Amino acid sequence: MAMSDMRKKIISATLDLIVENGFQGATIAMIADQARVAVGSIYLYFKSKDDLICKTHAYLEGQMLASVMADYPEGRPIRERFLHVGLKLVNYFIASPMELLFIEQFHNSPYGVACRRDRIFNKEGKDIIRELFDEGLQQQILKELPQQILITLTFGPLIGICRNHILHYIELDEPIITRTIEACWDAIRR
Amino acid sequence: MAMSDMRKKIISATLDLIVENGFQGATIAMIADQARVAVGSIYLYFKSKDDLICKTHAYLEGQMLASVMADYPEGRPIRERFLHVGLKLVNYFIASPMELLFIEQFHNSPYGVACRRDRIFNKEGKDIIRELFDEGLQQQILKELPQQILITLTFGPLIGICRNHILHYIELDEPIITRTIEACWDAIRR
Amino acid sequence: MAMSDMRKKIISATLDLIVENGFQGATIAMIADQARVAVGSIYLYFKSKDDLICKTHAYLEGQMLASVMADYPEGRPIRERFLHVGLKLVNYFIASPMELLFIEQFHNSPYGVACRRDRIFNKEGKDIIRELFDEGLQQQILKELPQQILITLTFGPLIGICRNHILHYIELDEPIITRTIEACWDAIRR
Amino acid sequence: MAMSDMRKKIISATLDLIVENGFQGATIAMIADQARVAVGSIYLYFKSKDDLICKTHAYLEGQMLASVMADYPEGRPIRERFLHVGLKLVNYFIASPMELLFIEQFHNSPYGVACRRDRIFNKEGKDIIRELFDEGLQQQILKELPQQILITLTFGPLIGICRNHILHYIELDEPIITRTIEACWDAIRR
DNA sequence: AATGAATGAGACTTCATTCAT
DNA sequence: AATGAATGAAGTCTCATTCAT
Repeated sequence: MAMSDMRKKIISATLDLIVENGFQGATIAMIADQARVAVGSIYLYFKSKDDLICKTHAYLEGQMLASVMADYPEGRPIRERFLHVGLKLVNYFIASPMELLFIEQFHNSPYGVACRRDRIFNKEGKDIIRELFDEGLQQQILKELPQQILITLTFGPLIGICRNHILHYIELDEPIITRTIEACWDAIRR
Repeated sequence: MAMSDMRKKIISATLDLIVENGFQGATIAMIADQARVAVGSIYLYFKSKDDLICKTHAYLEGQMLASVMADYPEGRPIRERFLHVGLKLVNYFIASPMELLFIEQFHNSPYGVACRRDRIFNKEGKDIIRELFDEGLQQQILKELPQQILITLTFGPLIGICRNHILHYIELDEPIITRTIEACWDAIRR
Repeated sequence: MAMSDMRKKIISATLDLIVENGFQGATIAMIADQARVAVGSIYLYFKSKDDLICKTHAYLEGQMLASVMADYPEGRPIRERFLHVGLKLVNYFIASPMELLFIEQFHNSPYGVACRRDRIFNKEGKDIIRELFDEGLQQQILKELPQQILITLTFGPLIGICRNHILHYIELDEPIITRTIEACWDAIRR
Repeated sequence: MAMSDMRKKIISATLDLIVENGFQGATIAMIADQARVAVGSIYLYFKSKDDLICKTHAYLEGQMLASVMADYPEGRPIRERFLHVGLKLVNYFIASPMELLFIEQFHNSPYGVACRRDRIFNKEGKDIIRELFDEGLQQQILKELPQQILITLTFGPLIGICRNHILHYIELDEPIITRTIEACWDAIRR
């Protein structure tokens, strides 16, 4: 788990530069430079530039999932649990704008093809989100739509407003966030 | 407006190859090859590769908007107009999967930075969508949320399900599409 | 057959520089420079540096075989035919020292592994040399040794003296060459 | 003279890997790995990769000469002494195929330029071979050809058949070896 | 003496762009 | 207007060498 200092420096530089310049625009030389590491050293930790990008993505997604899943209110009503996850997600991405931009760019590029999934949320043994929606469907609290669509109807817009906030198309604040998450709930609740 | 045959061939090849290989993976040589045009000819119509990509994007977005806005039921109730646009949008992208993938990839890349906006829908002098939401807000039919957020809550998921359909994560059909659009309406209606 | 001017310039530069610096020492940049051609142009004619080296070798061997096989005295006694080929070979390599050094270096390197053979002489449908030795064996003019060994006993030393001459270890002249070829004949004749 | 264990391990690994991969293909990392030694340790014993290769060559040639010169039948007739050396040489290289391939590759590469000589046999204070041929020339047993050519006519083919045997182009056995060495004698005897 | 992580110069190769035809 | 051979800057990756431990 403990990642070497070098790996961290390289991944961090990769994140910054790819968000700013894209996958092709961020060259290995630039990344090495920003990480204050020799070009060759990058290849001690990553097999290739592609590998570096995929590993960076995996790392970021791991961080994000861990953050979102913390303090999950197990046992509470479905709506409450949903609102909790939504809020955590939005707060995480607002606090980590680079991470959001990287992940989105990754999933919409050929790099993301191999591991592309419903944006986020669907690996991890437990997969709390899917359980949540399953339960909601069984209890007839949610609309009868495929799980995948329920996810798209909720987390899609939440990520969307984060991006718009990050790109300064809108300015989010607490009440707007809350009301938007509730609007997402309205979209899927019966 | 009438675009020369050559331009069209080049743009079409660009669309195909960039969707399949990404911006860097699609080379000018490949595009020329697929368009059955000489490499040099591309530079008669486009200043550079970047220009080609941006022009391709502009062209595709124009096509899409024209298609979505056709038969707009001016004068009908807000909900009906909203459902109409949503359905048109989904039908267009399901029929034009490449176009969707290109536009999404474009907006999530540094190419899209210059002209990035709330995904789509916000230029065009008239901008029917904004008018629609404005009206809904005035008549207190819609939730009091910034227009930008209303757009994100509705068109975001609609594009999302199209992509999931195109990538075979889900299988859309008429009733599911209709119900999903209605769910989007539920998200924003008061 | 007619080889483009560019190909010829590149192959010629490759020959010179590899003889002088070895396979690794001769860089593509150096070759392009010496050929007065852009680096990228080399890749229009050769798939890779390896391809360039192999094609250069094939070209040189073709030249050499053509030269050696010219004026072959078909129908004359075996000894005469043998002496003819030997003399042609020695004369060719003395006149083309680079070619000899390249071919030798090639055959003794991993590059030559794929197409390595008894140094030279064994492709080409007809293969006059093998016929010559076959005939000599049948007529009991030659020692009963495997053909391969007969070749090694004769052409090996001939190439050897050429190399020694080229490297200035010895100084060949007409009579010495003739007597050496006759010595080779003595090695294999019964 | 006693070579440290480390030196021996490194030289042995160098031999193996260069025969298999060539001078450029065998990297210091690979050599260190195969020798079960740290990369840095190699530089304690050899100034550079070039130095390592040259020292390896010198070591191998020393081994070979020692082996060939053992039991030299001083005082016996020239022909007998010649046959003795030829047989020793062939037997040594058949038993040490890697050594042969390394030495040949070395002499045909720019590495061998600095210390290149008539293949082998010409340093060593006494130089038994040269004495042998000198004597043969004086006694008019051998053809009147430069010593260098006599060497090329004899040891050239002998090394040649060893290589062909090692590369499986021919299969040598005792009688064929003997007859080939005798054929070499025929080449040079008057 | 021995190690191996770190270095960075330099190699091969690609590809957007040009220009003579 | 159309072509595509030629260009060379710039990118990725390798690997001989160093040096702190």
